[in-house]
Amino acid sequence: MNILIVEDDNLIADSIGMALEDESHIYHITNTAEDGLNAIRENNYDAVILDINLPDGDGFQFAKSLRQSKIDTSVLVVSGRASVTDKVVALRSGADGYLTKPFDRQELIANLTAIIRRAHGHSDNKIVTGPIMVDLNKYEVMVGIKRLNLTSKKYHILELLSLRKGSTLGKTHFLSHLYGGIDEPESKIIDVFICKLRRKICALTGGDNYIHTVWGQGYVLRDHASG
Amino acid sequence: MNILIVEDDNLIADSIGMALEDESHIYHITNTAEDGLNAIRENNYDAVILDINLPDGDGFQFAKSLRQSKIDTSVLVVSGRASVTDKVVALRSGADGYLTKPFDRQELIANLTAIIRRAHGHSDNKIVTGPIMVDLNKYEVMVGIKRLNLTSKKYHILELLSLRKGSTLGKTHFLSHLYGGIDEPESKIIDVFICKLRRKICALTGGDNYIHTVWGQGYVLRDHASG
DNA sequence: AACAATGCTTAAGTCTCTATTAAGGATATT
DNA sequence: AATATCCTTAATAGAGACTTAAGCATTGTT
Repeated sequence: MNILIVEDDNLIADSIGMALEDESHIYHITNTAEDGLNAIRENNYDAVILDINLPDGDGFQFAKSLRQSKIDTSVLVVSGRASVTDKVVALRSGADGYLTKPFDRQELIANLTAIIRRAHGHSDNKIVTGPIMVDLNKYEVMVGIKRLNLTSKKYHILELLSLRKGSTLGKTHFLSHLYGGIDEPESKIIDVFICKLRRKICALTGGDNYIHTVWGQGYVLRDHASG
Repeated sequence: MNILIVEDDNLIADSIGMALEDESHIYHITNTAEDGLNAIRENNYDAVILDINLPDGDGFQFAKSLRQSKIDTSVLVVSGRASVTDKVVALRSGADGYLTKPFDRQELIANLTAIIRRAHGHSDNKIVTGPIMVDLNKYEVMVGIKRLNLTSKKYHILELLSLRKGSTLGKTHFLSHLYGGIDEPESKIIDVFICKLRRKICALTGGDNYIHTVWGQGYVLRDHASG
């Protein structure tokens, strides 16, 4: 991990740095808020350890500035002030955690790890096939940069194709996954949906079709368009 | 928001509950770890407030069990123990925050809000979607430069949509987060609220609607209006 | 080449889900 | 206690999706 320490007391900064080094993290130190903000804009940090008392402004303002600039790097505030209001203001300013000095090395690391873990906790579940991207969490499909609005059944058909991209899926396979045996319509319904799906996708790809027909077998989704 | 309190001391549990109620959150209380785990498996909680001392095992094990079950509900540990090792062990067990008793109401809420916000991938307490800005601290909504006065239920619906902007949320999702299973009304109520929300927002945007309907699925908040 | 089987497309009917309004009930406020 | 505000239910109209069916096109077989 790459950590930024914004702290004007070099003694404390170094001691934090050593704790980070023990966990084999990389770190930089800046002594002022201004230098800190510049450093963040120029580097990819996983988290910022931020002191509240800085020579050129307080840490609250620092956190607010970060968020207003749409930078969502995790922020762990460390401060000698133990008052409730300080903690509340820090969290409300966009900080992710608050630690009172003096703190233990272990405590610092544990807090830092927890914060970074949460920030990375958004595991996207996306399947990309050619220009088609299916987001399994959002139930959303993108073709290139444009979103494809699909109805329930059409989406699920494309989802099934994506999940097993490269494999040929028969119509009865779609039927059983879409209806589960209750009030199952005729298998021709799949033709109709595939037809409409292709048309919608082609409208955004400029005519390229990625849903291939395997005669007598079913359909396949492939990375390349049919010629 | 729908919060679970796992705490064997009912006096403390109730006092936490009252603090949550003031912020118009919904909550449940369980007195044991086992009940807590079962409750989480059966309901959709936004966060768990977890005591360390439980009659049937400690909170550390509780958090570990959650994570091992691939449940990523946010966990805020509250404990009378102020020792460093407790904090470290809690965070390492998968907790997202640690609060030492006695704590201030404000402190609890600020921590809870920060944790929930991060769990949804947001760094700032202000979530902007098109001209709509939801302030998680103030429970306030701005549309452009004007303030939108919303009732509790309507605000929470917009808050949920904002936290998960871009994702389609089903009506049952809203229900579980708004009512938590107690005296839950019919799902049609969501239609009515969405209708009224749209009207209020449209009145300030000049007719632009940012709450989109996904037929058969639910509703989505997007950065651009429907055309 | 003719035929059969499978796939594609379109259009129309049916059904389900949503939007909106209004009215009654609950809750909080004055 | 009266009033106002909010929440909830119910009813209806309307929009949109699903399904069926029919005709045409394509592929494979004799």
